[in-house]
Amino acid sequence: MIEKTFDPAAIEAKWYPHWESTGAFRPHRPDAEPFTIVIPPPNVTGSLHIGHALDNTLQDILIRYQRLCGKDALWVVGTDHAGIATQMVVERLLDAEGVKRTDMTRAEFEARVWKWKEESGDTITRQLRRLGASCDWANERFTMDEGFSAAVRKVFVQLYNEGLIYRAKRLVNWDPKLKTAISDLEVETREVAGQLVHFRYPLADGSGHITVATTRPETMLGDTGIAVNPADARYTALVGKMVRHPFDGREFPIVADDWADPEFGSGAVKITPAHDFNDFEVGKRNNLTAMNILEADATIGGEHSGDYRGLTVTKAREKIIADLEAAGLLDRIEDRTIQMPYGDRSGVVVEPWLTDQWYVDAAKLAEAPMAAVRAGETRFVPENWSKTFFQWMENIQPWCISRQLWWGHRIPVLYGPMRDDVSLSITGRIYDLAPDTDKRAVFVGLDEVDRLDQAEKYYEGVAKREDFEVYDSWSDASGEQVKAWITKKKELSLGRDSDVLDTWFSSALWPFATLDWPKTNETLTRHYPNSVLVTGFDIIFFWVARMQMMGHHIMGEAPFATVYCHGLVRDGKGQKMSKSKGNTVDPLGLIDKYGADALRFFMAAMETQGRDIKMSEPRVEGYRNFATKLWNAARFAQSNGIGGSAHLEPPQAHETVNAWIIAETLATITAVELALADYRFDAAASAIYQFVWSRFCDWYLELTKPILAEPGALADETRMVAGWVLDQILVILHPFMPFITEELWHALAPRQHDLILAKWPKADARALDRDAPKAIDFLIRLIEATRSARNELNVPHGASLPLHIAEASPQARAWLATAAPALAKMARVSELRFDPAPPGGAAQIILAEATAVIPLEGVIDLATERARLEKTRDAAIKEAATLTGRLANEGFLAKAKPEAVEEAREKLASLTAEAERLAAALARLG
RNA sequence: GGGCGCGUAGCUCAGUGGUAGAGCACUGUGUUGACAUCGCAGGGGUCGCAGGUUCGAACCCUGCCGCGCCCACCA
Repeated sequence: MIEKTFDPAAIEAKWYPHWESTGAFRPHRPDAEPFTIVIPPPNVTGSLHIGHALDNTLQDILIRYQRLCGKDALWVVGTDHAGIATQMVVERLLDAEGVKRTDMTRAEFEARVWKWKEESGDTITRQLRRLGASCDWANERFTMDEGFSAAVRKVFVQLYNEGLIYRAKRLVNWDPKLKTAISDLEVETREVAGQLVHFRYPLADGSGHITVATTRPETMLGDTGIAVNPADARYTALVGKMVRHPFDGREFPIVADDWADPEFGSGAVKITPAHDFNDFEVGKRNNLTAMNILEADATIGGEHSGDYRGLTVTKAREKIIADLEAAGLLDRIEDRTIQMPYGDRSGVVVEPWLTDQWYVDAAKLAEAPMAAVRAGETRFVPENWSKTFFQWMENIQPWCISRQLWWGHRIPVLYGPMRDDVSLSITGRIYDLAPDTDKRAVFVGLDEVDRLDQAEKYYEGVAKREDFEVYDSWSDASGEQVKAWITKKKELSLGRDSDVLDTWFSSALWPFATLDWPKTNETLTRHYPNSVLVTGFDIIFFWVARMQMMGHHIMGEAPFATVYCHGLVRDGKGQKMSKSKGNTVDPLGLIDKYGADALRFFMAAMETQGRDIKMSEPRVEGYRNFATKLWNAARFAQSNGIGGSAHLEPPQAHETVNAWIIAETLATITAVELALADYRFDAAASAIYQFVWSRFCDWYLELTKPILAEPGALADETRMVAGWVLDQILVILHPFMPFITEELWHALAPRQHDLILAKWPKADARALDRDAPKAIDFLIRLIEATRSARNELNVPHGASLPLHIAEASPQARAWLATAAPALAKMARVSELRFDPAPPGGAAQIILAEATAVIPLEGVIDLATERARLEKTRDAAIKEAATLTGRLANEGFLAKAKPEAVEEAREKLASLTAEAERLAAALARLG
């Protein structure tokens, strides 16, 4: 027996472990068409937030749907090591213990992170299970597991050998809190209140001053030039002259460069090549030196820091301004809003800083993905996201992939000194660092042995293999060993690159590295390319585009055919959710309260393309109510001997109402299929919701109650049909609400298999009874009109009254022939009579096809009834008038689609009939 | 500065060329044995504004107003 109350928690706890342990998430279907989704790997540090709930619900709907359709459905799952995020989390834990990362060796720290991962890394995967995500857990991956790491190294080596990865000394975005370079994408520009400081540089020859303006006065310590526009007549005479730095006496030139905007400030701009991206370019063009004045923590440092050494940027700025003023060089200060770069993780001001970093030639790798999107081989849904994609890809900058962190994929590179006497002819290549850096030999290898082999060959006769091995692990060691090794390092200067790769470098390989690449096995060939990627639009640049680059380049094919981008889940007011604002909603709390099915259905129903989702708890509650409704319908079915259906095909139906619900069911199945084919999750959810509640429960179950009450062939047929319909509901609803549907599937009948592995229904199963929909539609309209009349005329709710069919078309008469029991049940009709009502006051129910009358002599308020009929009549007349007008319009008749004209004619005829009946009814009222 | 999107019932949103829809909220009503996490009935919108195209516009085009997001080196 189905329990009286629907308890989501109980059935969730029951079915998920059952599915997982029976291998239902990954049925063995070697002959079926593959369908593949790779999960956007959540950060291993993470816990399930509302965005995950959306993203993974959508993926699970697609996977469960395709699995029901018989595909070899694979949902690859795993987590991302999330370099910066994880390192920050573990550092925070250490901090609580009073330990700093730098108190430990790198190896100790890495061990600590791994330990943390073992202990807490499965939080999010447990939470995904609570959502009902039917991932292939048996093959769960981690971006730093052994196979994945090998894949990362292999890609690095390949790209390096192709010249698509290189090292360069450039300005990078330096995060002084995390003390690492970050990529352009990890920088967010914020508008802050700032100042524009105008001050004067004295000319070296004492002939005057030149005024410059800057929002970063402290960078004047690193100024090595002043630029003016070559077309700016005011400064022509000054170009080539030198200015003297007021604090350290250095002299540097005034140069002509187009970058200087004559309209801005004084038209002269100070140039700090080492701390500003524009100035760096200006400096290169004009041979200005780049002078570093910052330390890694963004305090002032370097040779020319003078009295400012050790000051923070803010303090240095204050002191510089004061000192300029004291020297009489300060011109003026204006307040203004300025754009400042901030690190998206650390939240501190990012400083442009000159360092050696590794880069990927992104522009080159972007070509193939762009071509694929242009050719339609890769499709964004909704389509407009391809514009965002192109906008970025067409202007893409080199991707800085090295990070000065301890947690991540170590860059697979060993450095050593160049040998003048040996030319390098092995895999490792020599490269030239920037001119001010020493040349070094670089050994890039798939693994340590590979790199050491290269080094051993290169240094043949100079050093022994054992030395290399020691040096390779140099930065992992501590204490006494270090001392010993440092000595040897001096002898050979062989060292391992201490940086790690950007986390997104490894996640870019996710679509194939999770499928065991570089091994080529059946899993890889069957499931690459993936079918569809489901993700938030906010990581199109970070992740989607990079997967496309790597997929095309490494695998020679786009990683997925379709990219479905969903919106963000916002709070009820439309604000972006964030921990700092305190407006986050915990999906697990919602699951506890309303069940996973309700939360999932909410996500699907609200997922309209191209729009963010506003969180609405009442709505989640509403979908819990929907689940309860279905639960109760199933209980009703069960108590009436309605069980499951043995067949996929609908049963034979003689009874009109049965034929009708079969047609409605098939129409709904088709609607769901079409919606899902277009990724219209909202339309699919809405089609099922409307069908279950407004068609099946409100009408079919009610209309068939009288039939079920009379034992016989019709009751048997109805039980068959109801059982079949209910089964189809469970199947098509299963992707959206997996738990309740699986529970009811088993509760309603003994089954050969679980619902998760059932077969999706066929919507085009057979020819349908075309008249049934019209008949039931008429019956529904009659019942609604009768109820409405009774309500508006304040007929006591319990009163059972006769209904006279005073006039009716032959068809309507036929439809009504067997309708008496339904009318009795649903409209409180005591007796259905095909005759005029006896004279006297009565409620008149008017449809286009019939006039029905409820005698209400002595009860009815004639004025109310007249008003009611007049209102309906006026509406009909008004609408008929517009239709008449349209049909009188020659343009409409000549140019409109024939169907539209025909439809208008039919409607007008129907409305005219109704209006006439209403007029007659009013005449009878007197 | 460039790009994208949104503005439809009190709220949250569908509808993308042929008489305006859903859920919630609201009003009235109902314990007829599936369901009060419910049933029945009802009120409520000049579809941001102004032009244009069209036989016909919430829907297509143009402009404007308001809101949001992304990208971008004006010191």
